[in-house]
Amino acid sequence: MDDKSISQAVVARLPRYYRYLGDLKDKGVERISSQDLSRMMKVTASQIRQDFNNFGGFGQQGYGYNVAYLYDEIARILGLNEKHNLIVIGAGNLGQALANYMNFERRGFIVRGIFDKNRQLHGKELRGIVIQPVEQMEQFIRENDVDIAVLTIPKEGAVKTAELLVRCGIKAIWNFAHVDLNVPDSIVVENVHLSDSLMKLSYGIANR
Amino acid sequence: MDDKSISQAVVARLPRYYRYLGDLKDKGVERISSQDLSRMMKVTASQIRQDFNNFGGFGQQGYGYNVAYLYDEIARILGLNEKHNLIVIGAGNLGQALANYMNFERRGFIVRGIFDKNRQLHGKELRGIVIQPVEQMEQFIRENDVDIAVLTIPKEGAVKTAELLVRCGIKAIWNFAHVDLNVPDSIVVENVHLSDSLMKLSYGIANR
DNA sequence: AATCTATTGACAATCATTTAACAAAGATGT
DNA sequence: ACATCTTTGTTAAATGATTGTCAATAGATT
Repeated sequence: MDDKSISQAVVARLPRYYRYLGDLKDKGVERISSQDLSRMMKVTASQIRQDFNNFGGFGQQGYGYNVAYLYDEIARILGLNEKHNLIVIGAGNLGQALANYMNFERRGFIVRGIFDKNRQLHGKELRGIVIQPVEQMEQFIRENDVDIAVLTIPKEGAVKTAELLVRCGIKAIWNFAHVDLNVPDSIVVENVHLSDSLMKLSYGIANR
Repeated sequence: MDDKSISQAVVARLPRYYRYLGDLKDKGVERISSQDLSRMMKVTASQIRQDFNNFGGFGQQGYGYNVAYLYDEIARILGLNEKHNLIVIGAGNLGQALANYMNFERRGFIVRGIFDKNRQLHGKELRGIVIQPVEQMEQFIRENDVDIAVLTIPKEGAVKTAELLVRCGIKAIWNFAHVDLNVPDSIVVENVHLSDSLMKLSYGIANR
């Protein structure tokens, strides 16, 4: 059903569709055609139909797509019906910001623990979650069914930490460290390289 | 010279090249062949050569690429030789984290101001920079030659704020709000949709 | 100095993605 | 109930990106 041959480009567009469909749903819109959606999102209607069809026929000729149904289907495709336990590794500015950000929890991503090697942070609480020493991380992952690790530590330790996480049986790493991790293909890695993003922006300014 | 017809895919790869070349340079490596780099980066040598050739012949047959030279060239292409003044709009967790993050300054991105509408934050200092009311933003942009705005506010206000920024003559927006901005094509927008990224990760777990 | 080796830059071939076109299916209006 | 309109799903065409190939060139070796 969810064929493995879905291209990355398509998957990368799904969250945006999901966002627009959520907005439509909130506005009480019941149905939407690929053409109307294409105007809103500034992509071609053809691409929208092609994208949705990768996962089966969600629409109906002469009618369009049912907003609520399509919204739920995309959630299901994205795996948002599942709950995930996650830990944040690195309680610096970014780590704390992410741990504090409640909205992820609404989508089923629940922060279970925060770890840092800096002793001065140990015991500090964020939303009731205590910052723990990294030494306790391994045991914590195994005991708390942790799927996802959010890696917000400096690049120096990131590769080794990722390897440790793999040994602990983590499924996915959300990597904010400025380095490429070296993990088996079976581990899902989603990189957020903020400095890369800023450089792209810089390129944009230089080459307008 | 820097042809406008460089594809987004190529530009998106440049920061990664830059990162690897920086590491090589730090290690004292003088030259590198596309083949060696291809093994390190796990991309094809052909792609590396093709990518670099978009910007002119940086290499030499039988020798490879000079690391220091190529590093500088990529920096120039990315516009990293230019300094940019930026402001952070929204002093929540993420805004404060970004404003505190020193590493961007090393690349010439200098935080000049932080703005928030929450009165309780006004006057608070981050690295010597005072959080100001958004009402003062417009004047501040004009008086301080601000190029880039980092938008870390909730999505509700983001579109309007972006439009205001355009009227103030901002060149680029680094957008962390979960919404698509509506600005002229001449304005550079680099989106960092963290929730989209997390959904992609979720898809990865669901469809391994 | 001549030969060999490494490696680029350019081009061609392949592969992937996007867009266009249209028949088929269903909704809508009379 | 019929005709008309809308809009999908699908196939084909066009465009774009990646990879493979190889002649040309420069460094390295003898």
